[in-house]
Amino acid sequence: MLSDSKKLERMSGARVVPVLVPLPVPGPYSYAVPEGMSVEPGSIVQVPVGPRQVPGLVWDENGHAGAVDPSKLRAITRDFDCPPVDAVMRRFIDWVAAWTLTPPGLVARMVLRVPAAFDPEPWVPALRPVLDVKPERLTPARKRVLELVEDNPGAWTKSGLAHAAGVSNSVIEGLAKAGTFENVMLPPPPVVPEPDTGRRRMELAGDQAAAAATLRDAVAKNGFSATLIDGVTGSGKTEVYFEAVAAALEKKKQALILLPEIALTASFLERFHDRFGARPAEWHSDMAPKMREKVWRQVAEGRVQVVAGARSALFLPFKELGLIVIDEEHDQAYKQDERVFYNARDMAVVRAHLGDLPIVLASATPSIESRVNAASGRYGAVRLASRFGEAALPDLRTVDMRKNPPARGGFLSPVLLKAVGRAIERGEQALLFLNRRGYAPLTLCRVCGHRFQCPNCSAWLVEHRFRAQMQCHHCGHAEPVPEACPHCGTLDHLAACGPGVERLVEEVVHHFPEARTVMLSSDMPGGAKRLRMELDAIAKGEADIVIGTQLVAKGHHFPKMTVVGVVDADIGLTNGDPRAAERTFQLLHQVTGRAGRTGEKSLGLIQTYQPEHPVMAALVSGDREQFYEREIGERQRAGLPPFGRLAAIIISGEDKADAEKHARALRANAPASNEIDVLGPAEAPLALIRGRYRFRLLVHGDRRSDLQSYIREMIAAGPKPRGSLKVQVDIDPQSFL
DNA sequence: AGCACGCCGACT
DNA sequence: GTCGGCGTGCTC
Repeated sequence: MLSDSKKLERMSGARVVPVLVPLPVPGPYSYAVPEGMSVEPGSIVQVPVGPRQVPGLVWDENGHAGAVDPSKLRAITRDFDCPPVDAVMRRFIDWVAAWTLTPPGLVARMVLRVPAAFDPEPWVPALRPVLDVKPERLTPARKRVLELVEDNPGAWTKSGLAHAAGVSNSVIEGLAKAGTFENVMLPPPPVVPEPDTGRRRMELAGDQAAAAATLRDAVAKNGFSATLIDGVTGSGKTEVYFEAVAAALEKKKQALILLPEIALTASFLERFHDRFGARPAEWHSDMAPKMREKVWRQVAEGRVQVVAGARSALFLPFKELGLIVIDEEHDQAYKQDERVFYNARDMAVVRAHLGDLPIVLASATPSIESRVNAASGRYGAVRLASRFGEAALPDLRTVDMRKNPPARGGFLSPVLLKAVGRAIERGEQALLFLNRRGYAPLTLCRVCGHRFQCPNCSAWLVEHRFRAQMQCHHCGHAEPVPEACPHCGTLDHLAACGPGVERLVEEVVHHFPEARTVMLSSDMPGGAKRLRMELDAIAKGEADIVIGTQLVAKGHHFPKMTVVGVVDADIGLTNGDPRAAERTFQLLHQVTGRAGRTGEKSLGLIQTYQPEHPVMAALVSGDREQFYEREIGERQRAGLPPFGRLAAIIISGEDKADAEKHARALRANAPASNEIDVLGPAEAPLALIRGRYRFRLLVHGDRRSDLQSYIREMIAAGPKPRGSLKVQVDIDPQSFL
C-alpha cells in the first residue's frame, strides 16, 4: 500500500491511458503509464486488478472519460514486447461487444487468451560449422558429420545435426569442443513451412475454373466483398476457395479458413497440403498450450500465412489479413452458446467488412439467410452444380416405412438391410445414420406406465446402456438405471421405446455378426482426438458398418462408403422449430453426401414415414432450388423475416425455481405488443440451441439482483423496450452492412 | 471473471 | 467450539 502511494506521488502528472481489462465492466479502466514506458492504443500490457496481475489492452482515448478517483489510479506493470493489436481488431472488439452485449474487456480476453505468447519466442541455440577448423582425430562418426555440414553449411540445432548425421549427441559436443562449431542463436522456427502457391494442382474445369476466377478476382480487387459458394458435396468447392487463398498469399496477405471444429481433420489438412505443399497452421480448442502460443505469436508477427481454425480463430490478431473463408457456412458449430454469445460466421462477415477484405462463404447447403443475401445481391454468388472429376452423386431414394416396415422390435427396413448386406459382400462400407445418442429416447414401465423424466427439465431421460445411466440431454442430469420401476416398484418391466445408436448396434450385430461394426457418438469417451482417429481409421477401410450420430455427417470423406442409410429421417421435423425443415435438409444432404466419392455407384436410402415431405422430395430429386424457394416463401407468407424470428427473454440463474418465478412475473407484465417471448430456464436452452429466436435478451447473471434489475428495467421500459433494453440480436446479417 | 469478506449449518 | 457453504460487493 505504502509503495503504491509512493509510486503515485512520483508519477503525479504521468500519462493516464484507458486499458481494457478482462472483467465484466462496461468500459476500459484508467492506468498511469510509468516513466520511460511508451504505450499506444493496441499495446498489450500487464496491469494490476485488485490483488492480481492481468493482461490488458491499451484502448483508444476517444470517448473515454479519464476522470477516475486519483487515489484509485495504479500504474501499468509491464509493456509486453509484442505487436500491438491493430485498429481494425480494436474496432472489431468494440463491435462484437456491442452486438453480443458482452463487456468489451471479455471480448478482448478472447484475443488475449494466450497466457505466455506476449513475450517473444526465445531464440534457439544452434551450431554453425567453422569450416577451416578440423578436429585432430577424425573418427568415422565425426567424418559423417563433417560431410553433412559441408553440403549444408548453415547452422544446425544440436539434436537436429546428430539426428541427420546418424550420430549421438556426444559426437557433436566433442566436435563443438574441438572448435569445429561455434555457438550461435537462431530465430524460432516457423510452426509451419511457407505455402507454395505456384505448386502444380489438379486442373479445375468448367464451373470450378470459372468460380475460382471469380474468387481470385474478388481478392485482387481489394476491399470488402462477400461471396457465397454454393456447391453440392464433392463439387470441388474446397479446391475453388484454395484459389482465393492462393490469390491472397500472392499479394503477401494472410488468409484465415474457418471450419466447424469437427471438420478440421487430417483429410482437410492433407488436401491443403496437396495444393500448397505445406500444412496450414491449426487453431482449435484441443491444441497443446505451447503450440497455441507459437501459432498466436507467429500469426501476430505475420510469419504464419494461413490459419485453418475453429470459430475462435476469428479472434487471432492477424498482422495482414487479406481473406477469410468460412467453410460449411451453415453449420451450427459456428455459434458459441456460452460466455460470449456469438455466431462466428456473422462476426466473420463483420471482421471482413471492418478490415475491408474479401470473405468467402462456402456450403453445400447454405443457410437460408446466406441464400437470401446472395439472392438480393448483398453477397456475390457462385454456384457449383456438378460433382468434381469422377465422383458421381449418390442415388438417393426414400424408403417408405409404412410399406417396408422393420421386423418387430427392429428399426431397419428389409430394403436397407439388403443394401447393407450387398455393400459388405462387395467389400465396401455402409453407414447408418441416426441422430439420437444413447440406447432409447424414452423408457417406461409396462406395469404402471411411469415415464422417466428429468427432474430439472421437462425432457425424457435417455437410457445409455453402455454407461448404465439415464441421462438428460438438455441439462446433463444423470442417474443410474434402476432395476425396478421407481413408481410402482415392479422388477424387470421397464421398456425401452424407440431407437438410439446403441440400440441400432444390437440390431446390426444380430443381422451381420461377421461384419466389423463401429459406433460413433459425440459422448464417447476419449474426446475429439480419439474421434478424429476413429474417423481416419474408417476412411482407411478399417470397418464395414459404421453407425453414427450427427458427427459422421461433417467434413469426412469415406471413399469406400457406398451405402448410406438414414434410419429415421423424420427426427427433427416435428419439434416446432421454424428452421426444422432447413436443418433436416442440411443434415441429411450432408450425411448422404458422405457416399459416392469414388465414382462407383453409391446408394442413399432414407427411411421415412412421410416420403412426400418437401425435405425428402428435395433430397431425392436433387432440386435444391425448389426447396429453398419454398422455405423462403413460407417465411414471407408468414410475414416473418427470411431467417430467425421474434425475440426471447431468457431468464436463467442458479436458482431455477426462482428464475421460473421471475419468468412468469415478466410474462404477466411484459407488454403484449413487443413480440417478446419470455423463456424460463426449462425451455430456454433448447430454444437457444435450435436458434428459434431472432432476438434474445440474455439475463445470464447468476444473481437474483441481476435478474431483478433487468426485469425492473424491462418493465419500466414500457411498450417499446428495444432502445433501452439490452436485446441481443441473434441472427440478422442485414444490419451488418 | 476472480477474489475476499461475511454470515449460517454439520462436524473433526 | 471450528470448517465451509455460497450471497454480495469490488476491482482503475
